[in-house]
Amino acid sequence: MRLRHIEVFHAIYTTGSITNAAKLLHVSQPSVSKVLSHAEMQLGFKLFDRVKGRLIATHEADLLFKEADRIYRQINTINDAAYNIKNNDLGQISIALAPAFGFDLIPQAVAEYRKKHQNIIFNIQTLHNEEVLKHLLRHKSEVAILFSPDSYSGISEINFGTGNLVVVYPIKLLPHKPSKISIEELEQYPLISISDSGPLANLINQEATQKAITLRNVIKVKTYFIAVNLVKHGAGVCIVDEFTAKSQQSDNIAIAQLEDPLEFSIKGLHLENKSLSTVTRNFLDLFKNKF
Amino acid sequence: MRLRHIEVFHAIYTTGSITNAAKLLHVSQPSVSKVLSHAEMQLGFKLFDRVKGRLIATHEADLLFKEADRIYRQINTINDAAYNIKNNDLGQISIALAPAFGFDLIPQAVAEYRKKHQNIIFNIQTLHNEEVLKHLLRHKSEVAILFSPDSYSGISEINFGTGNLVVVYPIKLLPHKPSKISIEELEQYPLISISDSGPLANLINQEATQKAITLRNVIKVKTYFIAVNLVKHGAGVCIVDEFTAKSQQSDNIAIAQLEDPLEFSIKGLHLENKSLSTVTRNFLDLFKNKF
DNA sequence: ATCGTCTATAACCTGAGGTTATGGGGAGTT
DNA sequence: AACTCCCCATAACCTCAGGTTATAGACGAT
Repeated sequence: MRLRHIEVFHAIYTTGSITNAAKLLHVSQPSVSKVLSHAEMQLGFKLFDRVKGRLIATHEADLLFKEADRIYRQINTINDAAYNIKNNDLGQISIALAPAFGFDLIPQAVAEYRKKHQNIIFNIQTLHNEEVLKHLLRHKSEVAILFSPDSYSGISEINFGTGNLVVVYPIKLLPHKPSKISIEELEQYPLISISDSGPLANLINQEATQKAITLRNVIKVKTYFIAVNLVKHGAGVCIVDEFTAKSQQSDNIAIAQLEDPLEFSIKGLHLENKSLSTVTRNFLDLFKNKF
Repeated sequence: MRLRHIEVFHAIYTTGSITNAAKLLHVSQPSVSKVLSHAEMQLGFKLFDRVKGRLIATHEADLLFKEADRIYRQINTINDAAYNIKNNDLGQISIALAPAFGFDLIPQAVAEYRKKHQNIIFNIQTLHNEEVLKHLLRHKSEVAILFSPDSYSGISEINFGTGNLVVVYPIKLLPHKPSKISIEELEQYPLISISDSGPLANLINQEATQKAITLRNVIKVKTYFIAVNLVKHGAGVCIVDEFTAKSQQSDNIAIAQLEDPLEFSIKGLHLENKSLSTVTRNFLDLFKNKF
């Protein structure tokens, strides 16, 4: 039984006549008549009795109708689904991100996107650099947004823009509130360092090594905003990305640029074989425009 | 999205390649390729990315697949259903009948039919003459089997055969166990009559009127086998159809033919506009052969 | 009789979906 | 680098399901 058979059968059964079914389906009456004959021939039994020029459903038709009706409704759902998918009104965007993006950048972009596309579901979670590969390969997220990530084979990169490392310090410590600080100056202050490895930590370490500076790493943290909050409590100074710094501002700390800027990139990673869905691409375009 | 699109999409998605899908569907590879392109064109978005000559499902495809899979399974069920209907292996036979047929005739026929067609469900109930019209018009049963029913317009009749009225009497009352009794003899015995109206009652009343006989109707019952059971307990004699009589036989009663036989017909009634289903017709043919 | 309604049939057209043949790109092997 | 295998896309072609209009027959109602 072809889909057209089911459609036509359903239409005739519900409207009660071939003529009405033809109107409902917006085709000619002979067309419906012929499709019905063909369906009956193929099935091997009559669906309707022709009595006095009218159609009367057979018991076989009654039995089949139950099934046909279910299919008929599902056909409608798939076409609705297809329509919604095409119009970006259905779908899921699942992104993983470094915690730093979770304060302002992503929330702002998500809120903006959802104003336009209310049926899109977001799936957001934070992840650390070392988990990226595993995470993507297991399809836990479609895309991961990170600071200067390593390249992996089989994983594509999207460039969103760049950011700078900044120094966050307690105002008590530097009451003159400098807007620029050289990395050499930091030697004299206790430093809350943002973990041993990771792209941003490497950036700082490289700079220190190159300039033959020894930083006083008194506390090591893995999550950047914790470093800033430690500074708030006077535990020392820290070097973090500007986004984390800005999002955690308060009265007793201040932000200074580095004399010699340390720039990092912001990139999205996703599986090379699995291209991004249209909705996700649209969202990432919006996100990119924030830079 | 046409059914073929769904089938092809489903096959590609599950097998992972156009080539395998073509094998699965028993068509050529270019055919599948073309149907997929057509589906994507009509949908307005890609279902698979062609990366390095291979197909990778898009996120849109993932979303659609959930729906497609449900439809796909449904399509299979309707074709199974159609097959079973054609082979009389699916369906329902709903018959209403006078209680008299419920002892041997119908149970025997049903049991025999069900040996051959185990998936046919029977729906059997008894009904009284006056309810027939209402019953059929409300589609409560497909066919009603009755004694000498009236004709109604819009209702077709099927003739199964004939039966005779017989006299059931307690052996104590007539110890010589006559095998024939005239209706005149019955005047002397208390009679359990089988209701005022109804075809069989009319038959008896007409005979009595014609022969100017007054029967002693001491008990009136509506259900024939109750009359016979009253006879068993010595309450009198009764005139009932031969089928009820035979089915209720016991040691202390006997059956006698009437001197002048009173014959009635056994007919099936069904809606003229709604022809009988093949399964029901088959069953009724089997039933007819019992006479 | 006659009109309106419904179904079936005839004659015809179009395009979805099938075929075979062929070519190109990627991956693995020699 | 060349060879080979696998997979997909394209071209040229065919067929029939499913569409069209025109028409005729059957039935109910006026």
